[in-house]
Amino acid sequence: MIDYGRFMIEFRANAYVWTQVRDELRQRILGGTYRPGQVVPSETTLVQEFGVARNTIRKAIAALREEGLIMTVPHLGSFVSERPAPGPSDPEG
Amino acid sequence: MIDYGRFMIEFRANAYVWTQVRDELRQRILGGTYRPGQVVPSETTLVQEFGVARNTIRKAIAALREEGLIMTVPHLGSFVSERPAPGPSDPEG
DNA sequence: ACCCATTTGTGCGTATGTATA
DNA sequence: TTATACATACGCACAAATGGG
Repeated sequence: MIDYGRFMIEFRANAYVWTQVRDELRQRILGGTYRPGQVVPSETTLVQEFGVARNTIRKAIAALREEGLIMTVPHLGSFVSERPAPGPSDPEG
Repeated sequence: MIDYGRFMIEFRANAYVWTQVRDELRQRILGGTYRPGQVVPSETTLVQEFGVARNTIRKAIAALREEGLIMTVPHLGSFVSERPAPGPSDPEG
């Protein structure tokens, strides 16, 4: 899923790590892996799972928050919105 | 460079705050300031003493724990391991 | 049983430094 | 110069467990 190796970055110039994380998390939300009302795994957990920096995770989370897919409560976590709007077809910042 | 056997102390290697805290605490353990079985000062105490963030203290503690120098018991504290106790003078006990 | 302070565990928010493309 | 990414660092807040009254 994550290809942060220099090579893949070269081949897919627009496939930034944070967008890949964002897309994967979006898939999990829309696919039901993360259900409405439930908490999204913590930043630390996602850092360990994806093997990327915390800032990268935070950037992906922020994007999903702006999409309305999740809501972040400080010191508690990010929660899947009850009626998640379908994600945009990859605006790509 | 000083070789303590299984513990390699590296001076000048890094200037990071957390490594400096780690090195200082390691010195206190190996030097007998913190003796085996005794509890290491709490994170809050170390925060006040070193004047750094708690996360930084925790990072140093975690490093020493991975080295086997200390063992952490949740809600109680971190305790100096029995094994690595080459106290130079063994004062009063 | 209760309260309360202590302590570690956890988590988010923010800022900075470094490296790379 | 800018954007991406990682690591470090500080701050703050809350949870959970321990232990002493």
